[in-house]
Amino acid sequence: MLTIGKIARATGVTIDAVRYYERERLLAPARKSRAGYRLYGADTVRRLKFIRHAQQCGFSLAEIRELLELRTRERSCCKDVRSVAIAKRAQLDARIEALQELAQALDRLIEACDDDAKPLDDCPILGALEGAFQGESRPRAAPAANRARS
Amino acid sequence: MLTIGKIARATGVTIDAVRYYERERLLAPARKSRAGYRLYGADTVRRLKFIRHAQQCGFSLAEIRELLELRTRERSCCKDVRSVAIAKRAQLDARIEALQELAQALDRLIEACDDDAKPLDDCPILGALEGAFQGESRPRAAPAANRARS
DNA sequence: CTTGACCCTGGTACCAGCTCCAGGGTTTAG
DNA sequence: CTAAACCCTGGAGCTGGTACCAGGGTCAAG
Repeated sequence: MLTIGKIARATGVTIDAVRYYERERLLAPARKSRAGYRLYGADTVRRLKFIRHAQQCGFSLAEIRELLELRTRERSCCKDVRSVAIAKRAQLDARIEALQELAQALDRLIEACDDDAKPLDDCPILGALEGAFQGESRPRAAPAANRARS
Repeated sequence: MLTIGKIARATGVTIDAVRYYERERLLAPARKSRAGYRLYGADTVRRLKFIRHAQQCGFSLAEIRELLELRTRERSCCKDVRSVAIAKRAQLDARIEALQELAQALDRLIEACDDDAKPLDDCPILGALEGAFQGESRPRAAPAANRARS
């Protein structure tokens, strides 16, 4: 039986985070000692490691909760887990692609600015950022201004 | 002279965001009409477009403020701007690489789970997430538990 | 003159994922 | 016995970038 401090050190999660996970229903409410101290067993160590690893794999706490619930649901099988992972994988790909586009846009800007110490007025980077330039995608889907005139 | 609603529509930024940028010193305090209405000129339109484009390039508002300050500082030159862009580019690369590692880790998990509807107890994904697995990097740099015993 | 669109300020709420604090009680080492 | 180290609850604060609200003033059209 581990107290919260010990399980925290054992799993590399802070004490506050453990309590937070309990509040957020990623951990079942812990058994308590007479004094009200939380007591944990090996199962919670495993669960916390699961959470940590899944976070490192890019899952949000909400997604992790979903995985954990899948695990305790009778009727679900491995395939369900797999499909969650695949969906996450696709999300990740989209995110990577978006970042790569950003990187390319930045590259174009950097390239345009061959480093011969121009005055700022001629800086092609600032100029490009100022005017409408290559991308100009995402017109922000009908800004709707404010709550006014909706 | 544009009122805030007009400049918002002209630049694709919400009214609230324009006011927020003013508070956060990305825009100089606007000139006001007798009634206290903010009035903007073409320079602010350009500045807002700059902000929007820079955001699309992955710059945070703090970084954008830095760029804008560079621009109004006498002694700075194009090279300074360029080096900010290059630093951002490097950051972006690191982020992309990290995500690609995640994607690979997920791929390994998905691959391990060849979809023949195993019961959950045998699910290799859940198993891998639970135990110490391939990566196990980043032991979270001395967790320090809580403020206690520091 | 009235309606409705627009603007103001100052404040609160939201997202995630914690972190930290006050003000207590408990356990353990010396 | 005492002091340090640990634990509790409940709540606030943080990050970034807004969104939204109340309660008011202003402006233009009909």
